[in-house]
Amino acid sequence: MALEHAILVSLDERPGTGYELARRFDKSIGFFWAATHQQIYRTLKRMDDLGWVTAEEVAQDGRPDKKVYRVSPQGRQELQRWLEEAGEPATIRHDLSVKIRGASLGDPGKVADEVARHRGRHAERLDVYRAIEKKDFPDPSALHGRRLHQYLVLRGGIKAEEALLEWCDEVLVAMREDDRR
Amino acid sequence: MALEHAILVSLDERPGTGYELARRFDKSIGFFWAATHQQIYRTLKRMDDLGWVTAEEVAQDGRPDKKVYRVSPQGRQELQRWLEEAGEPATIRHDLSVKIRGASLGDPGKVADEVARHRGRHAERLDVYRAIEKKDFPDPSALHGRRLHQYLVLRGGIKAEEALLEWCDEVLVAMREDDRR
DNA sequence: GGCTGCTGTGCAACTAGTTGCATACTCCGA
DNA sequence: TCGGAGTATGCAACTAGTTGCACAGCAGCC
Repeated sequence: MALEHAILVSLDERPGTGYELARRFDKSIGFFWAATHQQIYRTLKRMDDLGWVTAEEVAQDGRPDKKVYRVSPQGRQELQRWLEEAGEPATIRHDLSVKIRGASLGDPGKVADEVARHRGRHAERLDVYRAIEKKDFPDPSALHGRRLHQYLVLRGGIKAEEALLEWCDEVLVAMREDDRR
Repeated sequence: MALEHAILVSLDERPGTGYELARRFDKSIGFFWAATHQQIYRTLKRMDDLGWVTAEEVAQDGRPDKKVYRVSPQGRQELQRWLEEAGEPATIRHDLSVKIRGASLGDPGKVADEVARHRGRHAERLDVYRAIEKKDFPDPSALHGRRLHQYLVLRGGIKAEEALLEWCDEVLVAMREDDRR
């Protein structure tokens, strides 16, 4: 149930509308927790019912009316409860690994092409992360509190993408060589 | 829809019962594609309806009767189609990253404890993978085809766990120091 | 006026994952 | 005989993710 908590974290930093949240989940938060606008609205409704957020109708000029959500004291409480709750790493379901595992049941060369495509995507994403790191965190040793935490999450993304890149390279080399025998 | 394909890969290697598959998904395949027995039976039923597998009732001595599933020619075809289909890396939903991102809204020390717990789990898993690597693949350069593919999937697991360990260490060091100021 | 794009809010249908529950057969040990 | 464990097969209810669809307000442009 971490979407609720991801929403609480985001709203606590900055109150906003469902639409804004969807935008945030398309970008920054979306790097480590993805969510669609349909999901977000559904979840906001449930959170409102639970009293974790408050909703305020706001009329706008030149734009449609909007509903601004804020974290309630109860929501803050729930977030703190969750932060202290012991969790476990999630189980893995990795498409590409299934394809590599079954490559000999099809054309291994085609699977290698797929690995190369994924590698391209991961390389792109790593570039994005590194650009953000450089632009937003030029001096990591000067970071504290929330900014430090932000940086550390980004570091996780970078490390994950680096590992995937290395793996893809290892797979490509091995499969190309195997294909040559 | 990769559970169907993971099941096809597994059954193609070795026909088996729903129960056996559940055992395999608890162990070997489960490292890169997890599935419960409820899910597996539900999915097998659907695959049977689609004609991707055939089911043969087998009476046993000293055990209950069982239903052995095999990949059908259609199933083989579907698997090959899927192997050639272009896919994309899955979107990420990483609990621990949300917790780290929101650590300052609770007790960062408690979140650091959570990171340490996760680190422990990842270290355990890395040990398991390394033991398998050593025992099952003592000479990787001698591997071909299916065995090579198996090894490469394992390598992916190892690299992922290594990256997560390094990241957890980086997070723990940074948060402990931040906590000291 | 109509279309497009941006802002803004949803409902609906379906699938996949999770958890609980259940039944049956067989063997073995207390 | 009964209970527990292992083998074997499911159904059910609920939640979370995915995709499609829809409507509304407003501004700008052809």
